[in-house]
Amino acid sequence: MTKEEERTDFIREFVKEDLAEGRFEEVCTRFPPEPNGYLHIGHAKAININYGIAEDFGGEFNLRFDDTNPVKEEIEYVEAIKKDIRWLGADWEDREFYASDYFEQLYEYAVQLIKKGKAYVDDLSADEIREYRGTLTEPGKNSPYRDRSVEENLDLFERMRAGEFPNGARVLRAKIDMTSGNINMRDPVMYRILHEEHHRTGDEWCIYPMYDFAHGQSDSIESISHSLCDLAYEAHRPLYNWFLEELEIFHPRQIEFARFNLSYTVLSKRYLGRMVEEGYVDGWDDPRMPTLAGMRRRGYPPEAIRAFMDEVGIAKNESIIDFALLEHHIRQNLNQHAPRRMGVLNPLKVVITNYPEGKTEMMEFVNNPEDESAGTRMVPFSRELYIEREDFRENPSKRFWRLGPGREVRLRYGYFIKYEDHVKDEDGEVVEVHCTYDPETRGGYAPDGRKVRGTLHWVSAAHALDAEVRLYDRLFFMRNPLDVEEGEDFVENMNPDSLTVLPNRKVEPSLADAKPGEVFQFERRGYFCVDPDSTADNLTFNRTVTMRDTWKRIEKRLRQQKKR
RNA sequence: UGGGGAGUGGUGCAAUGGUAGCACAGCGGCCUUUGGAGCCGUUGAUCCUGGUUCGAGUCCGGGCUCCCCAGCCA
Repeated sequence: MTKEEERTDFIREFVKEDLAEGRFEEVCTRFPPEPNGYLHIGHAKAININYGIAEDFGGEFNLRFDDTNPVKEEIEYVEAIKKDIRWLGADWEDREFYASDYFEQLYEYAVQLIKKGKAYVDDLSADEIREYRGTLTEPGKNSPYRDRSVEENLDLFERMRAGEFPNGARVLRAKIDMTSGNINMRDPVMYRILHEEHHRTGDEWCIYPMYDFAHGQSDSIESISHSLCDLAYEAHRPLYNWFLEELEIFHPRQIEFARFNLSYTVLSKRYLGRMVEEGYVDGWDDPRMPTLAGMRRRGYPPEAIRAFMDEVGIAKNESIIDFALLEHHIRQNLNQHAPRRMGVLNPLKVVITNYPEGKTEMMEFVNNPEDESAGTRMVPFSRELYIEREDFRENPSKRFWRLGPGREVRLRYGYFIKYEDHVKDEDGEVVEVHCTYDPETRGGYAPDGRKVRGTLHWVSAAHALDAEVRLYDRLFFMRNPLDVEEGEDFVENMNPDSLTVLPNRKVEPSLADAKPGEVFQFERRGYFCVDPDSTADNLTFNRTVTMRDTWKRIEKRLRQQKKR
C-alpha cells in the first residue's frame, strides 16, 4: 500500500500543536450550515476541511444546522443539504444536531450572563441601536437602558420569552464595550423577538438567539475542539471567546480560513438564489449551477470534487480558482471510470457503397481502455452510418487528418473506409458522403500494415437511438462576475448561451438502458451524464465536460498565422 | 482618518533564516485504433523600500495595494 503523502496546512499544524500541548484530548469538528439555501462548491471546501481533519486525527465530525432564524429557514433545505453532504462522502454518523436543540440551554446561558451583570434588555429601536453603535471611526455610546438592575433585566427577559412584547420591541444585549475598535464588541445583540413559526420548534419560542450567541455555545455543548470557519468570522472571534469565558464552559478554538471563488461563476447563496428566483437558471440543481446539486446532475463525480478541494489547499488568501482546474479533476476521474460509448452530436450520413444492403455485423468495442476489467460490448455495423459533420471536409488542409476527398480513415473498431463522393442539397450543404470499405480491415486493423491518421467514431443509422443532448457553457462571461461598475448588476455579465439543447442526436443502441446519473464518455466528444428527465422515449444527456481538444487549439493557431 | 486579515509565475498552493518547488493553464516534442489518455521537455514569480545577517520570500522598520466588520442575517 502506498502511503499517502501527509496533508498539511496551517490549520492541521495548529491542531497538532493543540494536541501536543494537551489543550484538547481529541479532535471534533463540525459543519454548520444554515438551512436557507443549497450547498455550493464553496461549502464543499468547508466540509472537506472539517471532515478531513476529523478523519486525519481520528476524531469526530458533526453536522449541525445553524437554524436560529426562523424567517429564513426551511425544512426543504435541510433535506437537500443532508443529501448533498452524504453524496460528497462526509459521514456525520448519528451526530445530526440543530442549534435549535439547544434553545433551552442557550436561554439558561443568557440568564446566567444577566445575573452576572453582563447582559441587559435594551428598549432602543433597531434604528436607535444603529445610531448608538457609532461608526467605523467613531466610538459608540451607551444605551440609556444599559444599567438596568439584574432583577429588572431578568423580569423583562422572561417576559420577552413569554411573548408579552411585539417584534422589535426589545432585545437582549451583551454588556461589553461601546467604544471598542471592533464593532462586534459594542454590546452585540444576543436575542431578538420574532413571533415566527420555527421549522423544528414550532411556536415554542418567540425569541431567538443571534448567531454570535448561538454558535460558540453550540460548539461548546458538542465538545467541538476546533471550530473552523471562514475569514468573515475573524472579527467575531473575540466575541466568540468572550461568551465562552464569561460562561466558563468548554472552550473550542475557532480558526478561520479563506473561502474561494471559482472563475466565471458566483458562489454565494444570495446570488445563486436570485438566479433561481428570477429564472436565469432552471433551479438550484440546474447543471450549470455551481451548487453540489447542480454538479451532481451535471455528472461531476464527488471523488473528483474532493480531489479538487485537496489541491486547492487551505490558506488565508482570497482566491479565484481557475475553472480549468476543476475540469481537470473531473476529466481525470472520468477518464479512469467512465465507460466509453459512441454518440454523434452533429450527424452526417455515410453510405458504404460496397457494403451489402441489409447486412449487419456486430463489432467488438472496448468499454474502457483505461480499465481492462470493464470488458467489451458488441455494436452493430451496417451500410449506412452517421459520423460527425465536422469529421468531413470538402477541402481539408494537410493538418486535418479526417475524412475528405482522397482520404482514407478508420472507423473506430470498424473498418477502414475510403472517400468516393459526396452529395449536397440545394443550399450547398453536404448531406451524404459515399465511401468504400476494405473488408480486410475488420476491427480497424490493416493486415498490410498501412497507416491511417484519422480514427472516427460512428453509429449505424438503422440501429442508432435518438437522444436529446444538452450542452453547457460558462454561466458568466467574466472571470469575476461580481467585478461590476457602480450601478451595474452582476446578472448583466451572464452568458445568454450557457445552455444549448440538441434534439434528435444519434447514440449507440446499448445506451437504451442507461440510468439517470450514469456518466459515459462519448468517444472524442466528451463526458455525458444521463439526466433525471431522461425517459425511454426521450433519452437525455447532459454534457459533463468536453474532451481536451488539441485540434481546436491547432486550428486556432493556424488561423492566427494566416491572418499575419 | 477605528479594528481585523492578506500580498510568491497567468491561476492556486508550498518553501517554517540556507539551491524559490508542485499542480493547473500555456508552449514544444514523443506515442496513440479517442487530435482523448500517457510520457518527456519548457516559458514564467517573492508588492515597494530601508535595515539585521555570511545568507531574507521568511526576521525588523516604513510605505503601497486588496479584502472583511457599522443586520434585531449567518
